[in-house]
Amino acid sequence: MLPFFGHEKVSIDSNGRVKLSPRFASDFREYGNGNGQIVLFCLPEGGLAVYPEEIFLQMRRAEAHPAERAAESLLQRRKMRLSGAMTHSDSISNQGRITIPHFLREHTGLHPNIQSVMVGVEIGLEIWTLETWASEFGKARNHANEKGELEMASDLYCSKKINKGDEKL
Amino acid sequence: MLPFFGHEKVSIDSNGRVKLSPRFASDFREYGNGNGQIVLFCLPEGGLAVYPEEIFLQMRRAEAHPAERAAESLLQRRKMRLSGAMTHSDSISNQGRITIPHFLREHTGLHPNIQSVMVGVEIGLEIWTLETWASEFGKARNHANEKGELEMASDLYCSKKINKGDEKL
DNA sequence: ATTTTTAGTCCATTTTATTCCATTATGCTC
DNA sequence: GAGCATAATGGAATAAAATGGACTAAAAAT
Repeated sequence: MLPFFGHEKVSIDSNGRVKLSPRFASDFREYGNGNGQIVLFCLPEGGLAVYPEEIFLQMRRAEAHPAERAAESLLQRRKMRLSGAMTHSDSISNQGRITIPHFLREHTGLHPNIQSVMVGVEIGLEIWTLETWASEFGKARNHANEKGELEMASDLYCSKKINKGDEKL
Repeated sequence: MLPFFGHEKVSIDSNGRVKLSPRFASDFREYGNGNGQIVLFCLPEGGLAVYPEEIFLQMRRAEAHPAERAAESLLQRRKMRLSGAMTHSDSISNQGRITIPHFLREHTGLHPNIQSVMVGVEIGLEIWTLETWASEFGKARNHANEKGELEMASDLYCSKKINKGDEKL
């Protein structure tokens, strides 16, 4: 079974918690020592990312000597400020629930009693409100379509080039 | 659990003290021998940095041979003057509170009875007034967003460039 | 149709936040 | 130098909120 694929509607309960589907819950259990350690963070695009802690650490492994670099670099401080401010470390509850902390509700629109969608993204999950998901999905698809058209066009130009080259001979 | 992540609103009491959330308090306890030794200093951007003493020492360690260099360098003397003047060593009280010294209130705007925000920055905390945080966060996020848009545009531009190159042939 | 799984709601317990008060320290005036 | 006044620190208590768990209803699968 491929982990973290598919998407499904979920609702956020009155306490700001979401329940994972059995499928996604077991995907998380396969990481780490099965303790369900996860990391939540707000994506710049407006969704909420939910990754196994192991995956998150892989993503950030590049950063060496953060303290020394922060001392002398504004860029480094701002990077850490953004990722620090928008990230939350947590674990999945015994009942398979995730509590979305307040500060992440603000920026993602994932408030209590909101309908939302849980999307598998191969290395973890993303949670979006129905509206932001529609918008983001549209953008991603448009970009892919545009690039596809460019590829098709490029394929024709290549053939034309060959013909032109032949003409000159 | 990853330390020093997330952010939350805090208020400064009438005596100029802030209370740490249990999460952040325990993050500090994990450093040193659990004595809660911290270092406060004013960031160039206007926030108040709160780091475990250990982390602060790492940051300063980057400066090699300070005595020798101070003897012959005005630049070095001024650097040390700035960081010396803007830094305060303290510890976390039994109730998890930090008193902000007067000279740091001036430069950060963190006066008694002010609403502020406590931000985890991976190696420690930062405290900002709501206004300065909104401004600083905006700058950091705009930079990141702009970079993201450039990446998307660049992805299309590469395809276009190939086509244009073909046209000229 | 029955049984098992899942989602949602509600309640109890624990944790956390805020406010207020008491004690101690510091500084100023007489 | 003594006493008073003001500020600071530490601590406790009360109120609010969040967490975890259980129960019920509904849906799905056998």
